[in-house]
Amino acid sequence: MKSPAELTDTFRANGLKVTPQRQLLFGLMHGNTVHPTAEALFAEASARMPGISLRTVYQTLTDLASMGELRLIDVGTGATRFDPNTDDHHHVVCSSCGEVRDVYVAGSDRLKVDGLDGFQIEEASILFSGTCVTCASDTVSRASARG
Amino acid sequence: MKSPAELTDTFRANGLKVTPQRQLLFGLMHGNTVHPTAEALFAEASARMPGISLRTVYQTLTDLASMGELRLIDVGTGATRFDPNTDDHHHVVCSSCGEVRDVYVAGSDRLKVDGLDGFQIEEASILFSGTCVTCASDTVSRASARG
DNA sequence: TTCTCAATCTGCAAAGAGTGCGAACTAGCA
DNA sequence: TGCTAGTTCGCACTCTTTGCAGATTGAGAA
Ligand SMILES: [Mn+2]
Ligand SMILES: [Mn+2]
Ligand SMILES: [Zn+2]
Ligand SMILES: [Zn+2]
Repeated sequence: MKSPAELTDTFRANGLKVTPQRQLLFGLMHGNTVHPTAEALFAEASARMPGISLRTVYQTLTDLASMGELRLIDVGTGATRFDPNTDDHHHVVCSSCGEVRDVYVAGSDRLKVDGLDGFQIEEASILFSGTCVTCASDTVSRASARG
Repeated sequence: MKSPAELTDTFRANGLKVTPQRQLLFGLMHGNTVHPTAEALFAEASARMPGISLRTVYQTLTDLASMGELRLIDVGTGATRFDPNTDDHHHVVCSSCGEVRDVYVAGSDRLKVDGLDGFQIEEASILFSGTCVTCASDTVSRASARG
């Protein structure tokens, strides 16, 4: 995703207005690596700008996505995650707490794939799922406490 | 997924009853390769057994899934897909019509993956998306019609 | 600076996909 | 044939996201 300053120019250049709400969200998303949900961003945004609406958060986020500045990610935890990292990358999600992290995969060009005949492929995404360090140690703690 | 006859035994052996609703769903899912949604199955089931409830379809499907007989798949089209194919396989979804097909991938063990440190991985799924033959030719047809 | 109006924001209703609950029903065993 | 634990069904409700419309405002024009 471009920087807030660059986005400001891009928006104006496209006849879109640069509102305080948008600027706030530009800032909250820039460099954000946690893959937040709309609700999570709404909570952060509300802290800095009481009164901002969840509707506007969704609006701005989907606008940025359709401009190619954000990626919408579905890791199967219910709500869509928003990602300012537009590199070619994949994800890993903790099935316990829902944490999402970036995963870079090399060598996927050498995979032997069977079943794509007839399809004109646009993209391939790999989703890893498992338990993050925090949740793994929590489990250990509870086990110790019990036994 | 086991055959309807085998499932009947398995269910009884586990103290679960074999109802007409369950038998119908065993039959509808056995060998089913379309990755249907609960609503789609409900429609098929209703045709054969008027009065069956969507609630029961969901119930039976999730029961089968927790017994490991069915896989729940999220291809990002909104509703969960149900898959009786428990082989280790992946999927491709048509971004236009939502059709889902099986994809077998070999060589994934040789991928170079970076970013999984700390995670205890339980599974990795690859989702391809693109345009299926039907939707591709539809697009061509419309283009021709226009000029 | 003030004017003007398209673009934006907000609140609320509503849609899509499931899930929790409890009353009525029934498969399977004695 | 009866009993009862397991099921089914309908309905209310949650969660996530979108549609709508009236009130508000950014930013170029004058
Ligand atoms: Mn990412
Ligand atoms: Mn499949
Ligand atoms: Zn975790
Ligand atoms: Zn298609």
